[in-house]
Amino acid sequence: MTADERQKFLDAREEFITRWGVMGTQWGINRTMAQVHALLMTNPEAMSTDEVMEALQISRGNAHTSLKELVGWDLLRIITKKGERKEFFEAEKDVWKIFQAVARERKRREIDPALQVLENCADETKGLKGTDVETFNKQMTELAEFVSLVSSMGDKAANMAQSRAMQMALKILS
Amino acid sequence: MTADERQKFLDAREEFITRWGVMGTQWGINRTMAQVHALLMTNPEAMSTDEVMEALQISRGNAHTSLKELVGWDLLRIITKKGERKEFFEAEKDVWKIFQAVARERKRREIDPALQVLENCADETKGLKGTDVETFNKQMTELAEFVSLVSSMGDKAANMAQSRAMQMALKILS
DNA sequence: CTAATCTTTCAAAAAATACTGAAAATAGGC
DNA sequence: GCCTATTTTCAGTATTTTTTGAAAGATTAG
Repeated sequence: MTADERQKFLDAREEFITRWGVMGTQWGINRTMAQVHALLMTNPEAMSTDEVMEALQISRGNAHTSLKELVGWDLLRIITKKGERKEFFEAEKDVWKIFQAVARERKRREIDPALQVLENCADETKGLKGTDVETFNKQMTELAEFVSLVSSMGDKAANMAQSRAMQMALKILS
Repeated sequence: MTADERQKFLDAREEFITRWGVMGTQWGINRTMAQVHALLMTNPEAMSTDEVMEALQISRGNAHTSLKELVGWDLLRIITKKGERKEFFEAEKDVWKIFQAVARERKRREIDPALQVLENCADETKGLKGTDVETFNKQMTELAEFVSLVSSMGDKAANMAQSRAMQMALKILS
């Protein structure tokens, strides 16, 4: 690989890290966390907190928080190397497993609480008379049913062992 | 309906609007916009800008921006009443259509640009040698393929005419 | 136990985002 | 044309979120 080719790679990787960060914010994920994820996902080796700080030019606190959060999402694993005292972080690279981890976490944090609100609102206004109450109750009921259906489809999809199974599903759907 | 029952309804509706707003921020949507959506989705009549301002206690500028943005997402329609000069806004209430609108918009704004970045990054580093470049290229390629697959599944799902079709799909998947 | 290394926390600062309100622009009626 | 009702914009302000960096807390080795 020529120096020129290497530069192309470094540029592409930096572009990816930057863009992944911006995307993260659009999906309600913090920019740094997304960048740390992008960095580790494209690194052949596990990295230490200090290496991440250096690579992304961020503070220790910020690096620490993002790394631990990603471990909590099951997107990173903690590795200890023999003879080394510090922790190293290694990213899950299998795209299917990444998808599963993200889906699991979003369901737990967002879908499930939303469903509770919807079901509760539907319940509180069940059987009451009046145009506005009925509009409200109908909407809550339908949203609850729909979210529940989508959520359960998500579960099924996430439990497929292989991304290949999804290609099959795609075929069925078309 | 007793005064007590009516209060229960008003409380439930307010709870829904508040919670939908918080949920919105978690999904990368602005709180006010989500609240305006919640308000109109549960209102039997179309509402004017002033009515929305009054109901949510927000400024004209804020109300205006949120309403127009929601129109851009196809989640609200503009209505004009005869004899009235101002615009009224009416929400799409069909949950399936709401889902389609959101999916369409997110795909356009987030998935498609992401896919471009991934494909471009994969392209720029195709065929280069070295552990790190190869790790990077492999990851970009796999992510691009995966995102493309999911996106295409989303398309198919969104094009189903009825939510009933999804229940069928769910059955197939289980 | 002590010292060295590494991890975690968190108050304060910085940055990003959202909101207000008033002024400017637009559209309708006469 | 002018007047009025309504919509749109946007600079300034307020709020929320993120980041820093230093101090406190752990953990391991000797």
